[in-house]
Amino acid sequence: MADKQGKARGGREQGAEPNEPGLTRERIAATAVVMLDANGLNGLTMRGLAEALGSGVMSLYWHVQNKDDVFDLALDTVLEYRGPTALQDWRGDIVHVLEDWRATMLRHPWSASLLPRRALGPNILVRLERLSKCLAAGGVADGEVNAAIWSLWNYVMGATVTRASFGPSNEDRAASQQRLAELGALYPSIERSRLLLDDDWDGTFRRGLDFLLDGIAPKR
Amino acid sequence: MADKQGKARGGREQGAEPNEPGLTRERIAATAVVMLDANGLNGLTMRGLAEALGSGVMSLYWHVQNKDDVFDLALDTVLEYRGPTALQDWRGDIVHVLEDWRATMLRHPWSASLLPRRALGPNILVRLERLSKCLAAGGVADGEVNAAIWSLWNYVMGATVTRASFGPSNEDRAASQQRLAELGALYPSIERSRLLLDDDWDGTFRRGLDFLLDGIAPKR
DNA sequence: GGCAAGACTCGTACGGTGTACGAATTCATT
DNA sequence: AATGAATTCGTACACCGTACGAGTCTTGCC
Repeated sequence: MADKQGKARGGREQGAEPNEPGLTRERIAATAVVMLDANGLNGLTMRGLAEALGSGVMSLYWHVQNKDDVFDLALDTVLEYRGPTALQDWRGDIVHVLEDWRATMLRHPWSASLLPRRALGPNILVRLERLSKCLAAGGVADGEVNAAIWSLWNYVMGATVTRASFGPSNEDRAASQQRLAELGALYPSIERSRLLLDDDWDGTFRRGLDFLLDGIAPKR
Repeated sequence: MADKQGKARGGREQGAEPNEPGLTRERIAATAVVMLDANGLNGLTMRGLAEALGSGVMSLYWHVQNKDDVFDLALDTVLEYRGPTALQDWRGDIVHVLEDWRATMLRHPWSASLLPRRALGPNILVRLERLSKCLAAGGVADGEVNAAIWSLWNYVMGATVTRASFGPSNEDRAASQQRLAELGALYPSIERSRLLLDDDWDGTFRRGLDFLLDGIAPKR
């Protein structure tokens, strides 16, 4: 049996197969993201991941501590922030940071429900750092910056988690609204306003954000 | 046949054991809540649940569609709202509804991360209905009520989910803050403001809520 | 050359999970 | 006593994360 790969240099690292250039944390993270995007949080299994990477299952554990580690990796991979670094309009910058954050998570809906229960990775900290700078530049008092950051965090997380889990299936919401109607007079107000059918997600997000920023902005 | 002694509750065991009066959805829900409170989201298994109920595992499936159904049941059980029905101060009422909602979820931390990914049960709809009425009473325009409700929902959900998963372990946050310091100049602002050590959760929640309500309140 | 010491891969196995299936039991009526 | 419906539950299956240790490859030193 002849060896299938070039003998001269790295046996597996340089092999004739450009498909499997050896396991790395980066490759694992990237593949995990693909699988999560495709099948959601439950769509990621170590066996599946190994298969997609063309490796044995247990080989993963050399590069990765456990499955949660893979989650952290995928999460931070997805949250990388590339944005303008120039500060100009503090409020506009904040809106931009938060809308980009939300959009990023919605592009990978699993990330929204994952973020709150995992540790804070480097890339999310970059976003928080940037937020902090914007607020300071806007004249928010030192003692208030943290409260402001957390308020914004809360709002973005809630909006995104909700959007990510309710949003996709209009069908479900229609069914819920239908049930509402059937239950007659139990929920008259939200039945009448068709609360569960409202789907201007971006609009309400932006609106509520403005409310929040109005409150946070230094009074004069 | 002996007198039925008013059992009629379908007990297959003689009334000697008051412990296991037969399986019902209510009993399953209550026991599930206990197990979730004790060991978190992963602490609930069908086998464990059956054992706690003194029944066979598969017996559960007569009363329950699947495990997600158990989650829905437990969630709605926990979210029951008992509050004053009298409307007086609309803004105070809203704050009360939301703080009660948050406190309820924090009493059962698993519920916070569960709510966004499950369907809306009757009891959470009761809270939304009440919210809707308060806003209308406060003079919020019809076309704005839905946006206001969702903004408040987003905020409460974000705050509670975050609190429920970050909150318990001050240790982790201290460790994170420590890592921040080690990373030197990468995150100067949030390192200096000790963002990750801030733990006045109730205060920031209330503060941000006021911001939001300021924005929502009808302008004049 | 030989050879030892990491770095890395991976087959097997174990104890756990949710639940499909169908047989067994108990109940309410006759 | 008999019947049919309601309810219980033992067994089995496929799948999961990962502990363990035996393999293989790469590198550096003689």
